[in-house]
Amino acid sequence: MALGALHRSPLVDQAAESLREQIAEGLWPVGTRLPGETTLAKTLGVGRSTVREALRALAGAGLVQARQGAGVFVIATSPAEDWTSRLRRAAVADVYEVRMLVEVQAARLAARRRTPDDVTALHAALEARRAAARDGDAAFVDADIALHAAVVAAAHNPVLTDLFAEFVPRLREGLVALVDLLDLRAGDPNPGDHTHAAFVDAVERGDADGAGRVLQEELEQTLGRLRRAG
Amino acid sequence: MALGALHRSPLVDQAAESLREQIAEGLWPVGTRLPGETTLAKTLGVGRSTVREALRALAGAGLVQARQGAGVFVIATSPAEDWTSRLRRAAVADVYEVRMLVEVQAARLAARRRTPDDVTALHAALEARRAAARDGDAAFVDADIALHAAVVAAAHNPVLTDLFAEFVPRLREGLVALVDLLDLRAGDPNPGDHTHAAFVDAVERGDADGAGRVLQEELEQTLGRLRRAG
DNA sequence: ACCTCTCAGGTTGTCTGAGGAGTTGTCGTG
DNA sequence: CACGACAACTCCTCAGACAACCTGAGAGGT
Repeated sequence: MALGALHRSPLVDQAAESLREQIAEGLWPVGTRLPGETTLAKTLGVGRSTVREALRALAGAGLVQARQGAGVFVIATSPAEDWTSRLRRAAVADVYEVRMLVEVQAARLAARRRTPDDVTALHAALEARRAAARDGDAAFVDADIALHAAVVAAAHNPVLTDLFAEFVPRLREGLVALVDLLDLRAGDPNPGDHTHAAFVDAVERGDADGAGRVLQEELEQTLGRLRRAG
Repeated sequence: MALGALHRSPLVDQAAESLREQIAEGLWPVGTRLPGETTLAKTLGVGRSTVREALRALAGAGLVQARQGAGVFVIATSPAEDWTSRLRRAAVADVYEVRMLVEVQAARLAARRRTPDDVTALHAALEARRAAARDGDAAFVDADIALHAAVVAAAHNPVLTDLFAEFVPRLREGLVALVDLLDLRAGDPNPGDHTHAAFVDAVERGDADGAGRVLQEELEQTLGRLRRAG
């Protein structure tokens, strides 16, 4: 359960996830036949067509293979999936927590390594975030993420930059839903402006501890909201 | 559509393949909505259930995403590229640095969240690392990584655990090469035993700051060696 | 003119029932 | 023992019905 976190997940996804876990746990090793559709339907407590669609999803992911007349066979226990779709399945709060861990440390690095160009880019991103205060939630979230991406870029580690980029789609999705759900911008259309400015300032001064602290406080607040919303 | 022509493969697979090709050709760019299931059923000449299963297969592969009441949306035109292969192209020092950032924060989380089972696993991993001191470099590196993986697992965040697992192959490769190159185990076959023990102890005591500090010092030392060796 | 609310139409989600097509193991016969 | 018929399973496909949900247009009030 708790698949979508912010929205109820369809039975098909729950069934697919349940089967995926049981396969990952080794309940049905590679090469073995899964129970029949009608059996699985009774076991999982859903209709037969739902089971079929769940099995199709697993087949699309390369986990199982159906042979007409014979049955459905396990062809891989490890998802062998790409990281982006793994993130899509994970709870938003878990993704956000990891993002927080990564970015807080990235900010400390950025405070030590930022170049004059980085500082210029940071100020531009901060201004863009302010300008986006007039726009819709999605545009504001985009501007916010762009600022954080600029910080990560200032750490000058290509692996770190790519890693953060992987998180962006899922983060964007979750944050837009959160802002909309809690109506975060009802009172202030530009929430967090002060902390973000202080944060950019700390990076510019080369204050690693300060930048990490301010960012952690800011992100932990949002993480708490995500946890309560989920 | 010439779907009925070759009846070798099931209709579902043919329909999924047909849709996959049209998506790859750019007929429906990323973000656009696919025609409705009933429409697709008529154009493809199959029943609605068949279309649904074909769409599920594409969803399992991460190409489309269905939203109840709204439609089925394209989220990728081709299966996303592999993150592991990207890590393989990156410099070992960059990968190791990111690993350090992630794991230091993971250790702080672990100190707050570790269960009695986690503590047991940590002690077992520490003992296994000591036992591996008698073995070859590769086996010792494996035991070392296993201990660090146990710490990350104690943070109880599935995304974090998976993320660390992504790093393991590249880390292992780089560390084995480093140990061999610098002959790190020439004097002491069990280097870092004292710091690792202190580190496990800090996690057990719930000392987040201490665990983070000890781990960071340990990892930074190796990172420095990697930078000089590279 | 603007905003809010309601509602109808369209969309995916889920279940049921029915029959078709293929595979596999059993059993009787030679 | 060899072999063919057969029954019992399996997945495949379709049709229909209803529920849950989203979206945009229009009514109504401010």
